[in-house]
Amino acid sequence: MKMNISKEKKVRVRFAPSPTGYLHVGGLRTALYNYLFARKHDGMFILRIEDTDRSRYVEGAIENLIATLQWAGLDYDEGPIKGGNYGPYIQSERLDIYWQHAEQLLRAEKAYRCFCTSERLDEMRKSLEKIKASPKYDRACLKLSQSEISDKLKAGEPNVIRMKIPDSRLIKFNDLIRGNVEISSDILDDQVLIKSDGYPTYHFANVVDDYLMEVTHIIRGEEWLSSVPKHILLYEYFDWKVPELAHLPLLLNPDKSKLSKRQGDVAVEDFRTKGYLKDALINFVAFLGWNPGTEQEIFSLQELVEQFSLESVNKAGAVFNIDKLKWLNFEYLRGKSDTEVLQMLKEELSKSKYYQTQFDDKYLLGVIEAMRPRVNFVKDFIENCPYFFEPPIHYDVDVIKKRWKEDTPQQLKMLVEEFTKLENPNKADYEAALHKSAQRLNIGNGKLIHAVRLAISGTGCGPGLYDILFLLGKEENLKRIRTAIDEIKPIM
RNA sequence: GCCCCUAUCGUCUAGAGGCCUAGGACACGAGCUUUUCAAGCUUGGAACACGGGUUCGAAUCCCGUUGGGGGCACCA
Repeated sequence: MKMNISKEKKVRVRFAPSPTGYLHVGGLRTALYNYLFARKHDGMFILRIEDTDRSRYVEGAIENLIATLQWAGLDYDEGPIKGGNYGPYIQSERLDIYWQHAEQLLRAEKAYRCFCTSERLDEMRKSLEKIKASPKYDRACLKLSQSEISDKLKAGEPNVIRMKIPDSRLIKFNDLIRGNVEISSDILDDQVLIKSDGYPTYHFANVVDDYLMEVTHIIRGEEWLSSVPKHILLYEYFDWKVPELAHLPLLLNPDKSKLSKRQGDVAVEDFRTKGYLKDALINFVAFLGWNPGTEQEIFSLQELVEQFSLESVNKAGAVFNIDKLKWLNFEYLRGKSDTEVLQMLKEELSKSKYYQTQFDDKYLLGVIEAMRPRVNFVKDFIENCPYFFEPPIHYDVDVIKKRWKEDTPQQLKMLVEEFTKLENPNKADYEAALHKSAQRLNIGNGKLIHAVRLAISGTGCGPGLYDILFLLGKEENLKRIRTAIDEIKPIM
């Protein structure tokens, strides 16, 4: 009787980016799903750097990647810098390991040396394309004799190591998201395992590392789905167990092509600098291809951990819909306390052109209170209402046309008189003074309200007028109104 | 060209044969509120790609078509 006593193995997953410059939002989602899965199952989340393409290496990319992951709150358990029992976690530091395994395959005749030049390969593919055949390697070097090989090796001829792909094998596997998939080995090329520069290809390094690092679940993008058969064959050649597989749906541009830089921001850093909150980005990206099946939209990272399951990940690609991200950012910003927003605003101010100006906390808190429903981003506090930080530089032409008439300056002079009489006015005092002026002028309140708004803010929109007046303070108000009276000329 | 994956409102999605007159969110329209702009509240329009089966019954299962995406490198 077969006993099923094998204890459930501890979950180990990895995020394995290549350091080509920045973290792509698609990468962020892959990392997130791995992270959620690991945390949910009390497993380990590994960061592995796949830097086997030396031509694409970008200086500082690894540090950048780690910093971005950290910003997003996706801390890893094992990986570069942090270390772990399965290191090194940077593939370029594991070359001897790959070679050891490549030689093992060579000895077992599961792989062979190939001396073909890239020129020959190009030509071969072109001619195959002409007759509309699959552009597969013709295995010319498989026919090389042992002595031919050693001669070429001795002569120092550049070469690669290719894996042998068996003929007509139907390779079946189960994907946690996609179910059963079958692919014939006939369409597979004799994949290069070790490149002529001695570095492994993705396919080889990936399989070797996932085994050695005891990865239990491979969670990655759908672009890898069609190379799974190659990997399965490699696992077979080594007599290793294939990890569980989960291929995530792709993130798409609005035109449904694979999400790309051309059509907008894709780097996590871009979103960060644009002022998106990490919680909003994480929440948003989590919902691209997954949702809990309830009507809840706002999820903390912890809630995501609790709710997440690979089984409920969608199969079809998801369009990256920036509008919803903005809305989420608004929601998250609204969820922050005044003191939290104050800190963020102060930081933003220190980076703005007002970095030399001192604003006291009480004042800024007032601005925050007034502007909260009107901003999606912290920097909107500055960009949408610069009049809280400096007098209007110019006055909105459309508003002048609509709200500033011939008799407006005269009317405002009356208002200035009323305002001047006020002592330590609060909002209601301003309101009362304005009403009184309007009454004495025998005009509607609106006339004055709109004109004053223009005079003190330069625009026609924003928080309630009395809120602005109160925040700015009497002296500033009077100064601005007087300036406006002198400067604004009605437009007919 | 070949192979693989995929298909519900414009977008993200709920839906595991009867709970579907297809639900929610974003976006959009209207109204309320209002000194403006927002926010908020109310409300409206908006989808099961198509064709065959299976079944008493199909958005849900099967087959095909069409559309979309991905892959086919000494890139990952």
